[in-house]
Amino acid sequence: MDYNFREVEKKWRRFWSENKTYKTDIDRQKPKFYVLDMFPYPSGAGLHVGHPLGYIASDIYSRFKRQKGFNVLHPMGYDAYGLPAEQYAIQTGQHPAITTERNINRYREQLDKIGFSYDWDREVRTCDPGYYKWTQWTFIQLFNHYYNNKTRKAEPISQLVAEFETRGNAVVDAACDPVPAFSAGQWKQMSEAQQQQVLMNYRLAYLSDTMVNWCPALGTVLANDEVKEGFSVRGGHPVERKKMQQWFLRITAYADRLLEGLERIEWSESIKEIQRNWIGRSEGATIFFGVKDHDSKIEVFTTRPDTIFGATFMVLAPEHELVKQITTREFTPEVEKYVTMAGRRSDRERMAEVKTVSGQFTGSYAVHPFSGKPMPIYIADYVLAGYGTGAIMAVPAHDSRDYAFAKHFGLDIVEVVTGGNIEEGSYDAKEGTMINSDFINGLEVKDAISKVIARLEKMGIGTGRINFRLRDAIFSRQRYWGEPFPVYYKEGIPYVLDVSELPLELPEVDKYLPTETGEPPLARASGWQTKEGYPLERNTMPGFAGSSAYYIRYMDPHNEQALVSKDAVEYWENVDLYVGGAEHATGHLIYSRFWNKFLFDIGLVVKDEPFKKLINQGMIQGRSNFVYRIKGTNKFVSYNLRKDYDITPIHVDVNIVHHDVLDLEAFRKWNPEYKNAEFILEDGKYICGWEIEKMSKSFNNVQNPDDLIESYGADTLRLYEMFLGPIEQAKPWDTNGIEGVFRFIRKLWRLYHGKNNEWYVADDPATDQEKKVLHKTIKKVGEDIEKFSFNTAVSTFMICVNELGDLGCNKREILEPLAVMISSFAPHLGEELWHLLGHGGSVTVAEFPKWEEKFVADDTITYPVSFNGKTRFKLVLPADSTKETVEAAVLTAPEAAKWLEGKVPKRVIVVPGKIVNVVI
RNA sequence: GCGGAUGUGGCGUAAUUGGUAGCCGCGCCAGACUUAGGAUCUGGUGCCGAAAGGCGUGGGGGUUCGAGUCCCUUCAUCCGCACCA
Repeated sequence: MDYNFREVEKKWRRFWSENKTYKTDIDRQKPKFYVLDMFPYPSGAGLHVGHPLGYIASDIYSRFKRQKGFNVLHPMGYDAYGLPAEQYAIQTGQHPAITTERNINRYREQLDKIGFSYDWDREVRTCDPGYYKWTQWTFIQLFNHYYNNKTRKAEPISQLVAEFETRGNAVVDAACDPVPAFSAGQWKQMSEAQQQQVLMNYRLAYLSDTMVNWCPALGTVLANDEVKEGFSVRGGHPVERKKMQQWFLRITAYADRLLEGLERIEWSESIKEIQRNWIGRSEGATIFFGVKDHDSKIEVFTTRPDTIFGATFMVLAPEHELVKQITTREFTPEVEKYVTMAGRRSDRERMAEVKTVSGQFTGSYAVHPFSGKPMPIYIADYVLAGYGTGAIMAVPAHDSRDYAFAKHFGLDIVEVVTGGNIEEGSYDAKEGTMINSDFINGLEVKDAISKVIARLEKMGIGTGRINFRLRDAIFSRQRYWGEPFPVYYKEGIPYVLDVSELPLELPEVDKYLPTETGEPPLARASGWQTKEGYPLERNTMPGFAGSSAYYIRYMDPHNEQALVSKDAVEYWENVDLYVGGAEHATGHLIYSRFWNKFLFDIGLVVKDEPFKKLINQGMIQGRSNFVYRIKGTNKFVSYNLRKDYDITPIHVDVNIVHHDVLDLEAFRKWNPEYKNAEFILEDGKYICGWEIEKMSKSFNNVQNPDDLIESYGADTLRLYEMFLGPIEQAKPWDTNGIEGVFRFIRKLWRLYHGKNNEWYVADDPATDQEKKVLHKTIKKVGEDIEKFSFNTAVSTFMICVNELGDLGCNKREILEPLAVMISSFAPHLGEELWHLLGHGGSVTVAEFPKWEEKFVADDTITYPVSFNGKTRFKLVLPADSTKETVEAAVLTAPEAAKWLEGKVPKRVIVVPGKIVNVVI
């Protein structure tokens, strides 16, 4: 008889569900701890073994924290809107809600089997009107707020209007699009439409007509983080630039706070660095250059105002608005040709041609602000319209791109910073002394920068400025399966619905495709208008809308009066531990921080950073197996014999391979093509080759948790996933090792049970040796969990069980605390043992045992003794030996004579408790 | 090109943070039990060597009584960003 995991696991899953063991409420007697898993999108394929890795880690941590006396919030829900369900709807006509519901049920079934401690009463789904009511509510708040740069926070638009009414916009310092100055009087004279148009430049959610990422295959625009190298992240379809009117979120208003906040959160350095790069802060100056024979001025942004005397020409982006104005008649045809060519090229092509230099002279000249020298103005697509001002002053001596351009077009190169050799290439470093630079000659770069900025400001032709790479987030999607905007249009002007009208529910449509005229799918909904008959917005919100504040909703998921109650948010505050993949670094993890900061500004949440600590679980890679078919035959040769044949490696389903030995019968059945396959074996076996690849259906290397749970149980799966290696590291999944963990579980069970599986635990007092094993384990396991080192914790349990097994320990005094500790990792087994030990209730509320120094300490120490750094023998000495006694004992030890060779040691290093090194 | 991370047995990994390199598990080898073994148990297992011993943490160099750990340099792999002025 043996441990019956199937029965035991089923029993406790039912117990937990019936007793609502994991239900969590506010409890001011206990400190709170909020552990969150990243919001899953329930895909049709279900979970493979890689998905639950982070969930298991966070579950262990949650259970551990509960046993340590914390009130732990550990919820789960679904990011239920999304493209796959909608693409499926387009193909089959099945409503995405049905697909989504089915996928959620499948997910839930799989999650339940793993034994997670989620409080399912708090489940949320982004597609549930009770949930997205608050997504829409937040959008209304964003629409009704602007960002005040003076107070560095969001403030109501009504305050801005009051300001306009008394003083116009002159003294307003807001994050906004360029707005011409107006007085209070001018404001009052504006029509409603004009006023709304002005306000749109200030709103944190605003409608704007700009270049967007358009993905024709998906029929929608995409945010910057949803595009990678010119292709959509989801689906890999080409993306083009297109001018469209779309909703945006003014995330750029928060750029500096998003950057600054990174200093105060415990995230991996790599994710923080990715976010810093994405935000892309650069310090420099904007400078206005006059244009010869023109009134217009060209504004440039530069991080190197110190090099201004090295600026010998100007470059505008082909899309720059001044291009038409300043191009001379003579150069118009050439310039137009270049603009058309540049415009036609996709981002993809543009990126592929980074190395080639191209550009076109406009015929006009700018005037150097200090020297008055003429500077030819070019257009070139190495200058991006979307960054800075879309124009640069080119300093070929100190910028490699300008250098290449100048060489290509034969333009002047003037060295202004010492340290390089401009014959060979540009010198881009910010180190050196200024030369050829008039009033800054002899200064170091840093001082030159501030002196030039001061002079520019005095002359009124420039100013110090901080520029960000971060762009406002495109918030409209031309799709069906998303949150409707709470927006209607009156005479073409957008207005938001009153909060009392929320939720604005997603309407039914006949098809999930755009209309024949190219309108988004919501245009198909009949009666898509307000009670008064005003048309409603036809776009829907993007995926990140619903996932940006879900962690707040978990605190108070059923509240119909507010996104979250004051009570709940003041108790739970924010997420203490967030576990999830690193792929959300520039998407979700930055949007949520922005969203949370806004909600903080309006007083809804109490912490300005949503996720205190972030752990990124590494990817689980697949381990593929191969068979080797001899070309042109149906004959397969075993791995080590393959060299002698001309072969094609073929992926074989890893589920019919055990320890790299192919199950021949299963292989023949696996695919009709191989029904009559023949084999060349080695030692009577067919050995497969293997390789580490992505876990994917197409490689036949997918392992799903259900099969493993069926054969080994959920506790074994949980332990094995943790045992695999450090949580943050990418590692291959190799099912071969799971049996070791399975053995451990049964070994542990046998400590509590006799040969015939009878209960065996005795109340006899434990020996010192047994206590030592236990207390060492308590100490190490506790420390390991605190530092998320779950793999070493599992290995510590194994050592403990091995040692207790050797000691033949069956004492309650030892085995009861062990059952409590193991219950975080193997909750079913832990719960069963806890009850067998005679306890009622649940082991989840048992107290995590405490270790005592007196049991852990050794009274002797085994000193490794080395000679010249090489360990030669070991010497057991009392733990309290002094340096002198240790040294004496070492030198008189019989083994020492051989290594001393009669010489007197030059030096003897004794590190008490650690090591002895004798230098000869 | 820039930035980040990682390189330790046949494999996944560990190492008290500068102090016995290889814990734990897989695999492999040997043995026990067994009608059988892809079950269970026991022992062994870094490499070379019969042994004594030598070598050994991607490579090279350095600091130190002592380096997987610190410094310099180099190579490889993975990830992120990429004409960002």
